Amino acid sequence: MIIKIDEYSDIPIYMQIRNQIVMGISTGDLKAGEQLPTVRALAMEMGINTMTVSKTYQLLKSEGYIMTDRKNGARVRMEIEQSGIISKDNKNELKRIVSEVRLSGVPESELIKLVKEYYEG
Amino acid sequence: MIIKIDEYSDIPIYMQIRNQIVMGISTGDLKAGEQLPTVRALAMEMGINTMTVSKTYQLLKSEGYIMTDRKNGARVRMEIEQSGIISKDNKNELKRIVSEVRLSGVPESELIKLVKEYYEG
Amino acid sequence: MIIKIDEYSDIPIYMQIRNQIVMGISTGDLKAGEQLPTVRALAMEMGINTMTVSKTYQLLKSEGYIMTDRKNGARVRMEIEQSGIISKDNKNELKRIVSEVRLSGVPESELIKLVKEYYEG
Amino acid sequence: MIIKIDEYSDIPIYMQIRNQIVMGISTGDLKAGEQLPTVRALAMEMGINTMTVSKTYQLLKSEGYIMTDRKNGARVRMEIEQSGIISKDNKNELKRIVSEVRLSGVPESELIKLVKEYYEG
DNA sequence: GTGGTCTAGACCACG
DNA sequence: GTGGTCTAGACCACG
Repeated sequence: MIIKIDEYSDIPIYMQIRNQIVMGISTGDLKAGEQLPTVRALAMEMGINTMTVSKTYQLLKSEGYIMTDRKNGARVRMEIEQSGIISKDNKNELKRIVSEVRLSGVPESELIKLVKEYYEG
Repeated sequence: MIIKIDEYSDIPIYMQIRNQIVMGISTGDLKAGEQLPTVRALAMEMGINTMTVSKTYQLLKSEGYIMTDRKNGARVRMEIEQSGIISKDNKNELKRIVSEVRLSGVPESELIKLVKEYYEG
Repeated sequence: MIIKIDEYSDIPIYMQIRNQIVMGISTGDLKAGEQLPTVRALAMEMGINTMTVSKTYQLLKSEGYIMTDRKNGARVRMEIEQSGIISKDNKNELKRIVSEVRLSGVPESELIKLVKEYYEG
Repeated sequence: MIIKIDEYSDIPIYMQIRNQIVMGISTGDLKAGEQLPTVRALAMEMGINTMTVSKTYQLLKSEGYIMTDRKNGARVRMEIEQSGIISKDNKNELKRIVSEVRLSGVPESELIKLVKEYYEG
């Protein structure tokens, strides 16, 4: 899986990487149990500091998406715990996006289509 | 319209206000042409710095949601320009949310239902 | 509240500080809504790096014990969410301690007394 | 006695094994004088490095829980020395746990019940 | 070799 | 002034 950083984005680097890994897991680009690059390898590859990658891995770990051990590095968790609910933050953010999309004149059907594409794809 | 700040949120205050005004316009709580409180009035009401509200209004203006003039203060624009497209940032953010929701085990139908609820109103 | 670091401890500095703040909140040494020292002030006072303190505050924030904002610094949360349960990790750790205490020949009554003292104190 | 490693735990493997053996001795799953598996046998059984098991046994020996000799391998000590006190580290850790449990809204009675269960059982 | 921790120092957005 | 992010570099325990 290729991870790309947008250096002009307002989203911090460690969060951009986190988001792309979460999306990779969701789409299946990253399989359950799959090895992630080592902290050092990913830092080198992206031209960033190891601390930044380390922060990403610790966040993903605390969120239950990955596990780390000193022997094998980081891996996607075999069974990610499913809360079954949409978090308050994600609901708020979704509402904001839908509002903006609606005001942009994009029809509901097109938005739904995109959501389905992301969900199924 | 009532604007509420979540002091536990990581989203900056000026952005929280901006988001709620945009959502207000989208839902119709704020009508086209409707007068917004003055910067000082809103700041006073919310117990925050006038600079913060000012930042919100400048952002909303630059985004084309409101217009300001010295005589009438700030008003919701009569005709908000409709790009007809979903911005790249909103697409990325939507994809992130959908990925997380999916990994949480929430069924697609439930997500779609929420999107429709937000879109319709 | 005085925070003391044991430099010979195996527990990382950021975790020692975190633990002492949590214990301070529990005992009432730190009141709900009370201001914590700024990241810089605490770092200076303890003779450690600001990054280390920052890590502590972010952990406490993610655990729901404190809140931070750029204007006011960090504060103990007014209402800490109560799960009502003992976490798996704490149960395991408690079991380990009780086992060791028991093997040391300490009577159950003495252990219970200490637990009560910590709980009520 | 069955020893299980939690690969998601932050506790090092050698320590997880150590803890389970100590708990086994405390509950009586491991009797005084009872033979432990050889380092190689246990390592093989658990699919881990012999060095890791070796570290566990050396720790247990230094703590006075087991004894080793070339002839008989490792055995649970007949008479484990009883300090009669709770170590400073265990007190600190216990206080931390009680603090967190208390802040979680778990009643004292429930905590005491659990401690008794672990002590007696 | 791996992730985890820490330092010294810097710059940034927010308010 | 505040917390948040990031770098370059270092050392450590675990396995």
